[in-house]
Amino acid sequence: MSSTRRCAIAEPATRRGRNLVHTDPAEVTLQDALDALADPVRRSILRELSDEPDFTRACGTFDLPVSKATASHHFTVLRAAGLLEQVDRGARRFNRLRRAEFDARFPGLLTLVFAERG
Amino acid sequence: MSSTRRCAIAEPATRRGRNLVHTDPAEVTLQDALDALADPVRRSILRELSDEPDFTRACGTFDLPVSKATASHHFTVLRAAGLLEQVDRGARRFNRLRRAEFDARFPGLLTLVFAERG
DNA sequence: CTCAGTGTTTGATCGCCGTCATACAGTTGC
DNA sequence: GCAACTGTATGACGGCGATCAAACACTGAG
Repeated sequence: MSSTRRCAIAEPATRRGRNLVHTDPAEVTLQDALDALADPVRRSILRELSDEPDFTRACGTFDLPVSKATASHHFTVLRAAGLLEQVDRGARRFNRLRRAEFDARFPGLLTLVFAERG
Repeated sequence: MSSTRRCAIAEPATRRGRNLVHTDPAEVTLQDALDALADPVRRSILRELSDEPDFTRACGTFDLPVSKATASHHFTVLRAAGLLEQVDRGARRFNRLRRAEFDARFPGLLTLVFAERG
């Protein structure tokens, strides 16, 4: 029944992927959205992600001014806020910006982030 | 030259009013805007203010779940973020939501705050 | 199986921000 | 002037979040 599935989130292919919990943007509160976007590192991730096709950027390919532990934390926050969909492919975790879904919930908000001179 | 002034901010009428510094919303960074809006008490102030005419609500007329010192701090933050214009009338400080100016700088952001079920 | 690569988890530290009580500064009315 | 009211400034406190190093978990390649 994988061929007729309705869920928008991809199947977990690896063992690690089964622990990957996604949040429906429709159920994200404004508080959580603002908290997620209030961090400059997280906004830079979103901006960088907006330039490229879906699932082409693994977490490790962002050069961020923080340790990899901190970066991992930021990705978790973004995913919990409904901003990111992540899939594991091999040892890497690839990201997709949930632009349409998030924009449907908070119109205009992502646009402001992308417009920021980063 | 008070009759032909170009500044949108009212003249300070009282001694206290002269210390009132306003920030041009056009010069507010997204970081500052998000920081200002990330606090639920501040958002409730903005929401309450959006329901009423300009300069009809003094700071003390908001019933907030914090002390008056903390409330005063929140009004300062909102003013510094270009969200509020304040004028002193007597012992009271009246507020105006800078809706148009702020919306010109960050389109859609205030709308999200007003739409929040508070 | 081992190894190198990728990302998470854990535990700790640090700084910032929201909070308050108190004291202070202006303003109005008596 | 004095008292009552409104809002600010000060200083202290507490908690939360960003940060890191180190250890751990998982994966694909050899």
